[in-house]
Amino acid sequence: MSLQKVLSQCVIDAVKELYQMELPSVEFQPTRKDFEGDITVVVFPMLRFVKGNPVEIGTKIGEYLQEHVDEVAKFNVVKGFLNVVIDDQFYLDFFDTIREEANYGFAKDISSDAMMVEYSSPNTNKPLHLGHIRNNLLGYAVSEILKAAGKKVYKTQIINDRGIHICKSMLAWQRFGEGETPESSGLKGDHLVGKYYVAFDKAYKEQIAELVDNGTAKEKAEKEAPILLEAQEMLRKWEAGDEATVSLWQMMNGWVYEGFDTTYENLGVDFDVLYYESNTYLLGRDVVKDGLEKGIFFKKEDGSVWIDLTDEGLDEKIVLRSDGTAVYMTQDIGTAIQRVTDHPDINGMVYTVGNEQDYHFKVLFLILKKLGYTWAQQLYHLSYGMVDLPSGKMKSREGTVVDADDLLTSMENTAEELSKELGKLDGYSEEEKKRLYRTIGLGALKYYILKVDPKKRILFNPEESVDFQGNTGPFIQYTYARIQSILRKADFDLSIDLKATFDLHGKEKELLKLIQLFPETVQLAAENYSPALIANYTYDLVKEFNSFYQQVSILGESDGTKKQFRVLLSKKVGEVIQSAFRLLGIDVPERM
RNA sequence: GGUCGCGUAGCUCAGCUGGAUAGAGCAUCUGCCUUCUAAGCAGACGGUCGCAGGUUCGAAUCCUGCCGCGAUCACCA
Repeated sequence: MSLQKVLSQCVIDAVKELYQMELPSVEFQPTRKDFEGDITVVVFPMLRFVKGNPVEIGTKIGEYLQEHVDEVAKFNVVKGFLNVVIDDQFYLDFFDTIREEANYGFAKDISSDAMMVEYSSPNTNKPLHLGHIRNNLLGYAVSEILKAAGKKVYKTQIINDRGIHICKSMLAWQRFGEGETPESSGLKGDHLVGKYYVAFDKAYKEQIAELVDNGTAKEKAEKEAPILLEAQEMLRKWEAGDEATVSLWQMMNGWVYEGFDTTYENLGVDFDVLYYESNTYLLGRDVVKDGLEKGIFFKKEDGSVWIDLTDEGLDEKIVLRSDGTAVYMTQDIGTAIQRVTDHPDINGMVYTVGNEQDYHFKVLFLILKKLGYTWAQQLYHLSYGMVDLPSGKMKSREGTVVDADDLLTSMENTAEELSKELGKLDGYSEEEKKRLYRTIGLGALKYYILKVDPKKRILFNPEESVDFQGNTGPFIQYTYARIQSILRKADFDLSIDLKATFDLHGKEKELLKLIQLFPETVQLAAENYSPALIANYTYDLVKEFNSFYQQVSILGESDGTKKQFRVLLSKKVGEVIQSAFRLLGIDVPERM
């Protein structure tokens, strides 16, 4: 039983005995730094049941606790706050139970219910940019956190590999490419294709300008530019299965996938299942027809099919066009059902998609619920804010994007420069150094993005580099490396008996309290789908450790038992840092 | 205009299921490397928690209204 539960029951008993009242619950909070104590009972809420002076009530309860609970060493009362000091031995006992535990904080049993987490889901007509990076990091981290909390997780993405935008780069390549390939140009495949997407846009704009010069209205010109009509024709051919078009499509998509694979690998994310829109874009229509018969949808005079969500405070939404073809929503309905068919143990899904699609997912989830799928109770839109630049939104076509590959490289370069400046890597081979720069550079970027609440938008200024000091990934990595350095030197026996009574240093106690919080932090992060909670927890832990490290000598301690305990404690802190960072997809270095 | 989200120190962010004097980092300034890695530690400076009401013993946190920023409201994806 947890300490809080024991105390809670005991406070209830105390009030029953002292005031003959039955409290429904007891409110606790960690004791603030400025007061002595480890856990605080808030007396104010009791005043509704027990009339009297809060200080007096608090004191009475404190006396009762001290008498009845072994772990309560002493207490003090400030206003309506009963600060309880917990005995050192309680924390030592706690540490004793987890000192050998591998993967401390992670669930031991995996649930039979699975969650599917979708993230990334790029278009195959251009390279990934910083927005995708946020998406990927969030989706990957949330997947890892759910796993740590005991869920089975399928990581997936739906690759938007078809449509007019794909045809645009295909057409431009056909027109202007002169047979250029990734091999012939030395360009990464996704960048090569992206180049032609931009080329299309340029040619398109030129044609519009020309038409407008010749007296065509701008709107009309935008619809009738020959190159656009050709792209639309190409899409029709693709849909009809035209061999030449399909093979061009396959070749260019192949280039893109190769490029994406490299970026994903560099970023350290992966997927268990892939879905391609070219396979799923026709799904959903049958479901809509069924739903129409059941009266969930209705048909308008022109033959289009809609759902009425006005009861839910939304409006009417189309699910089938009047010509019977699917819209985006239809596909998403069909794809969701397909996924559960493919993986029958799925009992919920997480969609990592920007907040510009909040409305879409609200509607999608409602429709799936109305269709009566049990797993529809567990759908979550992991909605995140856009990554904007000081100049505003990133736009691929206008080249105002922060390219993912470029950014990763520049983070590594910064890490390299800083490392060289500090010059602590004597004895490392070039290869080891290279790997370390990557670890640090990636750590800085990932932490920078993940520590922010997902729903907030991020303003990224390329002029100001991502920090490597303070509340950053490298700071936490550095602390880990420091701990490893101690462990390398501590080549003595570590099998001490923690029952041997000794006084804890205040910093040691604080660290133990934080370590104790890790498991519930993992659960909380899973419940809230929030890697930021893990990041903030890790920062608190590391900050506390560095303060301990500065104030208390570890290897220099003369008392053998204490010295061994401090090494063990440091080791555990290192393990928690590593575990927490694993959830964020960040590696930790042995040295830096 | 309707709906949703955000607004906390000069900047970037915690805190938001109500609790003590609102916390960090960056920046600025002070100290600390003959002792376990100074990407560190200790400290100073810095706040009408967007504004105004309300609920409460108690509000950054909950409710209402307003202001600002963003998104969204297509037979686009």
